[in-house]
Amino acid sequence: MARARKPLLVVVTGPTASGKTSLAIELACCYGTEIISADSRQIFKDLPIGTAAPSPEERSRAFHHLVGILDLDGYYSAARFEEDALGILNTIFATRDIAIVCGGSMMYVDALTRGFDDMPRVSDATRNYVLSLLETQGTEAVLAQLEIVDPAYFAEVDRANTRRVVHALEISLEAGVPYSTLRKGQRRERPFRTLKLAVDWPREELFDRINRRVDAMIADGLEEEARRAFAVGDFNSLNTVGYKEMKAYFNGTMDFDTAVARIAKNTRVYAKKQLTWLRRDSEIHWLNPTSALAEACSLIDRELAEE
RNA sequence: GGUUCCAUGGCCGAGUGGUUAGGCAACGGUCUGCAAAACCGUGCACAGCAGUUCGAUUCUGCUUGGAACCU
Repeated sequence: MARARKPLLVVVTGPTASGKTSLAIELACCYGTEIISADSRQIFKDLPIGTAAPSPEERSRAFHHLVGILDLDGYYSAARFEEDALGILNTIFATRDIAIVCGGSMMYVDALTRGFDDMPRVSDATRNYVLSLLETQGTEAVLAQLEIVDPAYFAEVDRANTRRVVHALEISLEAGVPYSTLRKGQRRERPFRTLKLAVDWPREELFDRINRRVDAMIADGLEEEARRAFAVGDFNSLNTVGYKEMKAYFNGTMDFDTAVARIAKNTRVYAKKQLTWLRRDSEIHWLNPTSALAEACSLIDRELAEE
């Protein structure tokens, strides 16, 4: 009895359009707690339609953290999410023994539940140096330098994936030690237990839900939302399904109907990538769509009952 | 009835007498600071039949199915 039971973090995840938001809200209401969004796009302001962010009504039913708090040109990352979410959880767990994370940004979920290794924040100077190296001398030059600085990682990276190569070089230069030596990949000890849930839709049905949701987004004014967003600037936050297709339409490189069809298609592709990620996560409890809430509650109750 | 043209994998779309077009979709995968990102892997398709040829998706003929035009 000396050891207090750890609080419980319920992670409501799953592919896009699988009903995470409503399930999370039901659970938050049932258990009287708050929701932390693990969604790399809902965190931005001014994108509620295209990111299917919780509506004001939904947000009045359960408090949502990390939704609509960042300007479109703001920088965010999985590491920041880890930090922010841990801080918020600390507050929630001060008065409750259960909290909910809801979102389909899988790397965010992993960052929070498993933890990232400590790495230096890349300075502007380093970032600009690597960027200019890439722009003036190409990927080859970046690879060549990575090979010198971190031969071990050079040997294992996907060299075609410029983004990761650049990142590895940035970190190595910033830290003064090879990136690979910082990548321990060790799971962090957390002050809470984790229960991961996802609704297991047959793919056909999921795709159907996606198609219908895209139509609804268009009806709700996605075009205008996108127009306003791009008027502010073309930021990474808008390199997102729903917005990049609208951009092509605005540019005149794609007609409206094609753009809409592409949004649906790319959303399906996105859902598949999420499923690929989810498939290898053995901790996930897959819920039957017709009884998801009841199954979730019974899993949670069981967890809460355990010492 | 006649003349001409076309016929490529789910779709689009190049091409060649003998090595893989490519794109999109589909399916599978990678994933430790932009992740709704970025990247990787998987399809021996050439309408059917016969012929020419060492060899035909590529040449010839016929058949079938389209398209256009003419009487």
